Amino acid sequence: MENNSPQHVSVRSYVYDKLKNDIMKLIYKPGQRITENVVSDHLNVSRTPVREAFLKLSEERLIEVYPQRGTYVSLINKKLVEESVFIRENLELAIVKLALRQFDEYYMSMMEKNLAKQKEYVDSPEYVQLFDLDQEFHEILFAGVDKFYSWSIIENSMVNYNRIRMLSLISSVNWQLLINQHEEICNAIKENDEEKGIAVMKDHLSRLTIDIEKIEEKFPDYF
Amino acid sequence: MENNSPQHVSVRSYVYDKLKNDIMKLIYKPGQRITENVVSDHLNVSRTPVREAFLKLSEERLIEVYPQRGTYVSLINKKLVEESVFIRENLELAIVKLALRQFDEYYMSMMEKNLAKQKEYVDSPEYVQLFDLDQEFHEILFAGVDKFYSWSIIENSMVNYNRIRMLSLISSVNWQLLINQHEEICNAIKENDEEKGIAVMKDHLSRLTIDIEKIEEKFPDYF
DNA sequence: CTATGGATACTTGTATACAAGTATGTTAGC
DNA sequence: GCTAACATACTTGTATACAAGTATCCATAG
Repeated sequence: MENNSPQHVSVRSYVYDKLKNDIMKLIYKPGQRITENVVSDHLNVSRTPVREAFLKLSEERLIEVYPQRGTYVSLINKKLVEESVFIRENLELAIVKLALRQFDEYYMSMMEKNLAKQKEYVDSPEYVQLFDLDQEFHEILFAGVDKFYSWSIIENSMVNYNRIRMLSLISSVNWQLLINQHEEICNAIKENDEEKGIAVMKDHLSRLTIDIEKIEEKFPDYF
Repeated sequence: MENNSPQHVSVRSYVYDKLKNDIMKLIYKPGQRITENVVSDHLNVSRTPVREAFLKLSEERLIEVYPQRGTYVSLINKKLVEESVFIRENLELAIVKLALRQFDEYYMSMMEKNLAKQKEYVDSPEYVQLFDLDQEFHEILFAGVDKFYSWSIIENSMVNYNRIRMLSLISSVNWQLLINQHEEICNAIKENDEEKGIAVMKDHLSRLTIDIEKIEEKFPDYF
């Protein structure tokens, strides 16, 4: 392999990162066929690390492997997406309750830096940048109450949701509102204002629910 | 391979199931070395399916792979166990709230059958049997509100907790109390008695918290 | 006796070869 | 023209060979 840019500890992780990114960014479309040999030829590596990356992606339900028949990028499963949101709503509400009682100082400064960047990009057309900052904000929230593992589980379960969000990214996300809510949550934590923090977080999480039907109309082949 | 008892779709899943069972049942001890070649020789299969099983176990944090150095059964990580309990407490409370409003009839009958079995075994020394029935009870609860994916996530995150529970299994689990609570939850669902159901579930979930320190004293090498 | 160096065995990572099931397309028979 | 049988190519599953880093042990130098 060429290994032109980032340092990867193994070929496997390199292939995995590349494939996962391509799936999440919808470069590989839902339902599209994906073959071990094609990928290994394309990336100039052997089948073994590609296959091992496939296995991991399969466990994350990003691809479907049919033995001896072929492998396909998973269609977006509406039920799965709804459950991901259910899981996140409940867990993150519990997290913010903890945060409103006690929050790590170091991660508070991280959160403030993150907020500053969000404000910086709010009017730019860098959707992906805002998307990533949004993810980071919530990750910091979990980190500040020492729940790294919980976040990793949510992050994993949200993969299909995030593909949908990518589909609807251009269309009407009210970033200004979301960022304002982030700031309100941050302030509530600093002021230990439980009532306010919980209320804002509830509203914030409720906005996770997307109008899936509408997106399905636009991309019927992806569901 | 011999394939004496159960039908496995692949050698990989056979090896995975066997290893996972051995780790969960503490046949492989926390910290114990485990080697691809040894396992493949022992099971009369090649390294490939063993390696693929290792990868999956590694993702579930049941083993730790150090490249070129060796692989070891994961030590029990207290922080991880505590977070598993945190996740389960919050998710399952949300689940029971749903169940108290509406619950699938078919799974209600499953739950009643499960309860009957629990009562049957309560006085027997079949700890593992009761353990499995307990797991099943909660799985049915999730199934009855159509949250299969949520249960699968909890089940995954509870693996380390369940190893501890296996350690403390002989010692003093008040099964009679737990089964009574199961029955109370079941009745509350049937009667749509939200207040009672939530109260019992809260108490029930609070009993997940084990005295880890005590177990650590008895098995210091496992942590 | 101690410390350092190197040979050796062992570990996981990667590449390749072979196995077995599946889909496709073509040809023979009617 | 249509159907059925078969050959072929292609897919993932499994086995094996090789690569490269690591630990251990032993001999040798001091």
